[in-house]
Amino acid sequence: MPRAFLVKRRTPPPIVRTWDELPDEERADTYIPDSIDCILQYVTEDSLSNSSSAGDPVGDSPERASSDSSLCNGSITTPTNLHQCGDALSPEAEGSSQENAEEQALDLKRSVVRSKMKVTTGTLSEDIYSCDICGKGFRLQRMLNRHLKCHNQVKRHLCTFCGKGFNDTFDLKRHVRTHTGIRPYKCDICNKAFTQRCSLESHLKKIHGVQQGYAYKQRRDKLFVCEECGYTGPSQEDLYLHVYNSHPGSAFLKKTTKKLAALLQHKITSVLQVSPTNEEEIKQ
DNA sequence: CACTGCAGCGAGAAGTAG
DNA sequence: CTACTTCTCGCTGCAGTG
Repeated sequence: MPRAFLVKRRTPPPIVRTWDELPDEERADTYIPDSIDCILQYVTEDSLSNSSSAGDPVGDSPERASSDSSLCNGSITTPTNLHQCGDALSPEAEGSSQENAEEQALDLKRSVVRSKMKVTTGTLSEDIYSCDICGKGFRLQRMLNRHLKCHNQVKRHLCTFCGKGFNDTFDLKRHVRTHTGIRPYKCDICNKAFTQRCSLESHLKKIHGVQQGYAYKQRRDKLFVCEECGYTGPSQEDLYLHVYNSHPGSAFLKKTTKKLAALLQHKITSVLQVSPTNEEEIKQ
């Protein structure tokens, strides 16, 4: 989508998301700041004076998040539980010993960074890789490795808009959409748009009574989203061509896999063979 | 209270290194 | 080819809002 279609706001307050004023059907077309310098400046100044305010993105920094007080939410899994039985705690079991669970939860507060953890149902195999910090067990080592990142106080992926850190690239990408206002998931019925698919599906179910025909955990059709303008395409190829044409300077083009890049390069070249001068531009 | 926004995390898919 | 890493997804639950 050409930038000419984007709605640019005059001096938008960087942290306060003003795109809320936009109708949902236009949210994907929200202006994306060309420079984030003003935002970073705002964040720095604001964080110094107002870091404790609720909802303040900087106040919700990784350090703070790591000591999140929402440690007890009823779904806590204690190391003891995990070690004693490989199976998940049933809701009934949790309910029958609520006092005990609360005590355990308090103990856990001291040792576990974050407790919003659930126990995977099903029987665990003999080879369990357990987390030294919280005792959670995993069937695969890579799952443990992945899990260990959540105990790391240093978040690898920082939001350039607010500085908040994430362990996961996708979590960051998803978070950034709250700043850019890009909402790729649109309701076909009322045009309301959402940043996350689950929000759309929840909306469809509750508002329109539309039940998704997917099984539990079944993967949906992948939606390829241009994080520059909110354009969505049915394939990676489609998205690549969009970015190539509309956002030539995008980092997305550099991150594209060699395989796809080669494939698309061939396509673009063959399409543009009519004009050899353009081919030279592509090679650059 | 219903609905939406947001984020943590388990897990599978895809990519990459050796 | 295998092991490892990165990317991406869906599920879940809490917080905010009207």
